[in-house]
Amino acid sequence: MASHHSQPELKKNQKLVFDVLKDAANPLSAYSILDLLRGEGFRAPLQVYRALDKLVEFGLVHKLETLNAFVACSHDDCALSEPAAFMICDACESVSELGDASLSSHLGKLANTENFALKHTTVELHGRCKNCL
Amino acid sequence: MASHHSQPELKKNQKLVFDVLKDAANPLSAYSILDLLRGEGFRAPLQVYRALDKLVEFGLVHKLETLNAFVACSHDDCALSEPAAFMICDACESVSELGDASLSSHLGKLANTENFALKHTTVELHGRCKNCL
DNA sequence: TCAAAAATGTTATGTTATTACATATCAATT
DNA sequence: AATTGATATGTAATAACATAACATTTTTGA
Repeated sequence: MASHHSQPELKKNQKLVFDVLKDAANPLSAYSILDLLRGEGFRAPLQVYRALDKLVEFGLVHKLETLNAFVACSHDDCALSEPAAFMICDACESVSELGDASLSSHLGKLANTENFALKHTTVELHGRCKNCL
Repeated sequence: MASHHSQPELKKNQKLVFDVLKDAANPLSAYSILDLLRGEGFRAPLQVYRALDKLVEFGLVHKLETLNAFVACSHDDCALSEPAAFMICDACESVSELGDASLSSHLGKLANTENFALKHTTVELHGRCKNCL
């Protein structure tokens, strides 16, 4: 039976990767995920990268470009409105995902000004979180 | 003799790498730079990465995190005020560097709101430039 | 000149990601 | 149930990006 939600049911490997990311306190690299899933039969990086590609496409997982690592989406569903920004603590590696509409709008206007057809935005803020000052 | 400018004189390898980036139409990967400088005696990636580290520190070069590539700063000097954003055309790979003060200010406020001590921002916008629509 | 610091050279290795190709699973139709 | 086509998975090899460790040279400044 098909889900009544907007997301398709996850396949076996997608589910395994997603669950690892959901349980993680911090972002994980693809190779960390691979190691965590060796017990489930994972043998090769591609098994992880293929699952990640789909999860990112579904908006369930985001890639942090400045860390080469991945996090589960902290919202119910980011498929429609991509997150505005990530704040990444360089001390504890915690990440918070921000959905700031006015930032998104600002970036959209900036692109319009330059006649740039905006497809995707990457905003990553590094520093110290309130617990690590 | 020391320079009267805020930047130190560039060392031999730094100058070679910087000049390659200045002349490039598009961002270059470290390994592309290495290949372009083999004729000047470069043999190993570290020669490039070490020069890039310094050039980035001086604000003369920026790393594009979403491309794993580097560009020469399009301003005279970004050492003091880091660039607000990069617009990257996925078709022609052209990059334009934007110094949008209100964006920087917006990001600063966002961090303040969360009691986050902001150190560095990465903003990269992907899409199609006006010439590639 | 001398010592400390910075820059460079070189080899090896570590880390991240993709190509290429084979096989399996699933869903829709005949 | 068999056929087909699309999607997902398995596996090996390799490409692409980046750093560790150590030796040597150059630069800087006391």
